Amino acid sequence: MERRMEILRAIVEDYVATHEPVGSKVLAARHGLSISPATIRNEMAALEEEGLIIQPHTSAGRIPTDLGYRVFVDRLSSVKPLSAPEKRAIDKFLEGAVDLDDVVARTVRLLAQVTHQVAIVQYPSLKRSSVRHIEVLSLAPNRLMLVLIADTGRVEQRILDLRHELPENVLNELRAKLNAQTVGKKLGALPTLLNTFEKSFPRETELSVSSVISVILEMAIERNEERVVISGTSNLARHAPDFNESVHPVLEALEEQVVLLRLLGEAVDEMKVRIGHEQEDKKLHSTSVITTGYGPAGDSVATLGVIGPTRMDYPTSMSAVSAVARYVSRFLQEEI
Amino acid sequence: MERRMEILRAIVEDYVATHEPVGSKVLAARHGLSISPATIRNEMAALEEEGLIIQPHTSAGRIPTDLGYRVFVDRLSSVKPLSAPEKRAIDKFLEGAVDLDDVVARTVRLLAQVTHQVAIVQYPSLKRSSVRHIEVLSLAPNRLMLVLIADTGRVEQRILDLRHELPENVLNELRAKLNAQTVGKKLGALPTLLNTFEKSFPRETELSVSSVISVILEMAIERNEERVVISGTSNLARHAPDFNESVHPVLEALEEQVVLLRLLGEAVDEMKVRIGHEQEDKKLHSTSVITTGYGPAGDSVATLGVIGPTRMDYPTSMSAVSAVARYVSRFLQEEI
DNA sequence: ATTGGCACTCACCGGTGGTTAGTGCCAATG
DNA sequence: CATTGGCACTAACCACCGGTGAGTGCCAAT
Repeated sequence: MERRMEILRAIVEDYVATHEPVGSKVLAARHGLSISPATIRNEMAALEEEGLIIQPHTSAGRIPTDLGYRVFVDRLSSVKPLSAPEKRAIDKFLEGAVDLDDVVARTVRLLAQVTHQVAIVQYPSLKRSSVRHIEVLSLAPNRLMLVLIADTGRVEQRILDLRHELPENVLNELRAKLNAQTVGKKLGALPTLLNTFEKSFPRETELSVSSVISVILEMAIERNEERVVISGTSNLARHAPDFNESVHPVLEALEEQVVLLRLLGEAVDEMKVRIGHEQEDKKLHSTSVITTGYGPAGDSVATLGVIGPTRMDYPTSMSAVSAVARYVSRFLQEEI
Repeated sequence: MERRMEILRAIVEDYVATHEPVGSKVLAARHGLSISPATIRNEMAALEEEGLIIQPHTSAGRIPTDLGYRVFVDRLSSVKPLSAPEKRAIDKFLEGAVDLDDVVARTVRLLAQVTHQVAIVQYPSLKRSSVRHIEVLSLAPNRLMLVLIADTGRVEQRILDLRHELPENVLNELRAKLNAQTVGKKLGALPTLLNTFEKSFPRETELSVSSVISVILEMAIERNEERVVISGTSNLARHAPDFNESVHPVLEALEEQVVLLRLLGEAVDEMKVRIGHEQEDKKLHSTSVITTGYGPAGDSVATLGVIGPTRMDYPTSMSAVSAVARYVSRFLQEEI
C-alpha cells in the first residue's frame, strides 16, 4: 500500500504543478520511482477503483478527486516551512500598522500575496473580545456619542439623541460606573452585567441612562459584528483558463457576507481544510478553503484563511495560512 | 449631420443592448429610421471616417469606438430618470445604517446592485472634513488613546505610549483646550492651528503634550486617509464572454489602492466619465469609469462611482451614480 | 441624395483525417 | 507472482476544407 500512496502523492504534486492530467510515463520519469509505467498503470487502476483519482476522458492521464486531495492532505503532506525571505516579508508587512483596520487590511493583502490565492480575514469578533474602555461624550446638549473600545483594538461608536439633557455630573458618573463594571469583561457578558445598571441612577435620569445602555448593548451584540475583508480576487482569474469559466459563481459567492462567514465558521484554533464538494455551497464546489483561528494570547477571536481551486498547493498554502495567523496574533497582542 | 448622429446613437444603443456588431439592415429595421440600409451604409462609412465607429472585421457590422462613446455621452444621451421602485430601493438600502462604516458598505453594495457594475466608494476624506470632537483617554498610567471624530462620522483612533505620566488635571486641560481650538475646523487646517499648542503647557509636560499633538496630526494627515471600498466584482465576469478574457488585468488593477484613488481623482461636484483609452492605466483600457463627488451639505468630501466595460449603458449608469451620490450625501448630513 | 442590385470578403460551422498521449490487456520474464 | 515490454485501441487535438450567411462597398438608376 505504501507504494500506491507514493504514487498518489506524485500524481497530486505533479498535477498541482502542471495543471495537466498526469500519465504513467511522465510519472515514472519525473519522480524517482524506480518502477515501470506499466506497473504504475496497474496501481493507478487500483487508485481509480478506490475513488482517489479519475480520468477526465479515456485517453488522458489521471487527476486527483476531492477524496484524493483529502487523503493527500491528511496523510501524505508534510508542512512546508516558510523560506526566510517569506518570513521577513511577513514581518515587514505588518510593521507600522497604525490601527486595527490597518492591521486587518495589511494581513489580508499579505495573505493573498504569499499564497497567490484569495485571502479572507475576519475582524476580531466583538463578542469574544473584552472591553478596554467605554467613553461617553457629549456632542451637543441632547446628543451623546458612545465609543466602545475592545482589547483587540476594535472601536465601535454610535451617536445617540436623548429626549432629556443629562447634566455633566451624571455623565461623569455614568462613564465611571460603566467602566468600573465592564472593563476587562467579555463583550458577550455585557447584557448580564448591565441588566439592572440604570437602577442605580436617580429616577429622572433613569430613562436616558437606560437608552444609553441599550445602545451599548446594540454595539456589543451587533449583527454587523462579523466583518470580513477579502483580497486577491484577481488570483482567481490567474488560474485560467479551465478554472476561468467557473470563476463567476465563485466571485458571486465571495460577495455574500453570509457565505463568507459560513466559510470561516466559528473561530477554532486548529487549521481546517475543506476540499471541493466537502463545501456546503454549490458555487464553491470547485474550490478548497483553508482556515485557522487567530487572536491575541492564543485564544482565537476570529478566523482567517484562503480560498482557491481544489488543485492548489496545499502544503505551502497551509503553512502560509498558519504562519500569517501566528504573526498577526502576536502583533495584535503586542501592538494595538 | 443630424441624421448621422442619430445613426451613431442607434448603433451605440443597439450594441450596448445586444453586445454584437450592428449592421445596416437591423439598424434600418429595429430603429424607426425611415431610410434604406444602403443610405445607412453610406453614413456609416462617414462615421468610420470620423473615427466614431469601426468594423471588427470586413464582413461584420460596426461597433462604436471610444470616441464614438464619448460623442454619445457628451451630445446624444439624455439622463434617464430612475424608476420609482429603484428610488425606493435606494432609500430602503441606506435606512438603518448605524455608523459610517455601515453607510459606506451599504452604499457600495447598493451602487453595485443598481448598476450591475463594479462600484467604488471612497471614504469621506479626512482632510476635507471638520473636527467634531477630539477625545483623550487614559488607558493605563503611561498609555493614552486618542480619538478623532470628524463631522462625516469618520473616527480615527491611536494608542500612544508616553515616557512620563500625565496627571489627570493636565489631561483634562489638554482635552478642553484641544477641543476649544479645533472643533468645527477643517482637519487640513490642524497643523497650522496646533503648531505652537504645547507652548501653553507647563515646561515638564511640554514633551508629552507635543507627542500627543504629533499623533493627532498623523491621524489627520494620514496616507491611509484615502480609504476605498469596492463591490460587485462578480459583475465583471457577468459580461462574459468577450469581456471575460480581459477580466484578469482589470481585477488586478482594482486591487491596487493607488489605481483606485487615481481613478476616483479629486472629489469634484460634477460627474465625470472616462472612456476606455482616456484612462491612464493600460489595464483599464477596455473599461469606462463614471465618478462623482459626494458629501454632506453639497460640498464634496469624497468620490464614488462605477467601473464597467466601455460598452455599458451610460445613461442609466450615470443617473444611478448621481442618484446614489445625492442620497448618500443627504443621509450623511442628516443621520451620522 | 437615395436606393436597389451585385460582387466580394470573411467569420463561422461541420466534417474529415492524421497525430499523439495515454490507456488496458496480455504474454513473457526473473 | 509481481513486474515489465509490447501492442491494439481510444479520444482529444489540430489543421484543413468547403459551404453558408451576414454584411459591406461600389455603381448605376431613380
